[in-house]
Amino acid sequence: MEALATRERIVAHGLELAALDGLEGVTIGRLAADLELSKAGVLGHFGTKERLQLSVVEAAADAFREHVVDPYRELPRGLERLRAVCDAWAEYAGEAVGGCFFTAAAAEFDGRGGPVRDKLVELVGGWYAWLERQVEAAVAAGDLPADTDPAQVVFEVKAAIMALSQESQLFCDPRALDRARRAMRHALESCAFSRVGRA
Amino acid sequence: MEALATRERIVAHGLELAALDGLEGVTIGRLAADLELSKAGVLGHFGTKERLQLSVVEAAADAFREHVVDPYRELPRGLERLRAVCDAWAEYAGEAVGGCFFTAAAAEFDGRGGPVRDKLVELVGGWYAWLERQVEAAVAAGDLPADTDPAQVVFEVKAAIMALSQESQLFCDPRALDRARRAMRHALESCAFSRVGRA
DNA sequence: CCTACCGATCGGTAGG
DNA sequence: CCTACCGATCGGTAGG
Repeated sequence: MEALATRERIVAHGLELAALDGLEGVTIGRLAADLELSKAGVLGHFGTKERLQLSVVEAAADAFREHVVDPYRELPRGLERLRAVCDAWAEYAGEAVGGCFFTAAAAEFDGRGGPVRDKLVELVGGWYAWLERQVEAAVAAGDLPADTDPAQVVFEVKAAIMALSQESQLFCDPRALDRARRAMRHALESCAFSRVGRA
Repeated sequence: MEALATRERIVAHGLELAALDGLEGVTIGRLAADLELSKAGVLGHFGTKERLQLSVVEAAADAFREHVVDPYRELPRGLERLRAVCDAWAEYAGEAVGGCFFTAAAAEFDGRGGPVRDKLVELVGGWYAWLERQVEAAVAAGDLPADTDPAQVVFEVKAAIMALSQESQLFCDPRALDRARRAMRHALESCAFSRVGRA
């Protein structure tokens, strides 16, 4: 079981390297040097760099679910859970070293083809689809008005997360988290209020 | 003057490479091969890769201004010009190969130090500051309510652009441009309407 | 602008 | 898991 532990050390450190320099910065030689392994020792656990990258992406997805989704699984579907998840998402994206892993990885791979890009499309797309179902549930529950456009709400929520990631990483602006929360509230509540004629 | 023309060919092709593979993908060997020059012939115009990257970033800024800012210089400051510029920005970010150059470059360099990152901070930060002054002018002109938070409006507008860039690049979704336009309108108008108690 | 070269690092393989 | 190696490519330099 030593082997499994080593594999996990490699993936964990790969996540750290990816946060700083992107998924292409997760090189075999660097992992080997940092973890005091040989390059063959690193590569043996994955076969190719591509499969190593896929493992890192999956580990990022696990961490994301653990922080953003799992804590709120017991809440009933609807606006309350949606708000809780969005707040957790913003906090996670704002505090994580290197910002939101998937925002960065998507930008890095969106001009390419291949399995890593496909995996990112699947995970990120699946997450947006899940969020859209939460918005639909909130509409069905009467928490949001019937003419709400769920895809538009999700678009604006994820937009806020991306801007938060840039603001906190590029400008190191501590007000970014608050701005993102307001933008998300804006996206969720403007439908529920302005459209039905309340101020 | 042959030398200047060659330099411009290099920078122009560097912009194309950056659109696909990021600024680190703009390598000297690739430029030399594609343009049928020697590596020394490429590097001689810039001295170092870093200065080559800076030249590419500046060329991207020139192209941005040309498409998004210059056409609307004659419009009076205020909501009308702000809307025109935001629409042009969205169109440019949505149609450009590789999406918005600065969204991608900012994500690529936000975890590093050095002159390229500094240049990006300066250009992107300067652009946001300019936008903020346009929002302030719109408030001063009475086009937006007095309690508008200009920084929040700019945050939500840039968020829409970033989401547009991801949606069109990663998911190739043709509805992204429309969603971004709606999100930007949302950011600009919700201040002007819901906050002052109109529906 | 060129040829010819440098050391470093890349992903990956052979063989144990 | 290791050593020892492969060809390719990286940024960059010397000298012309």
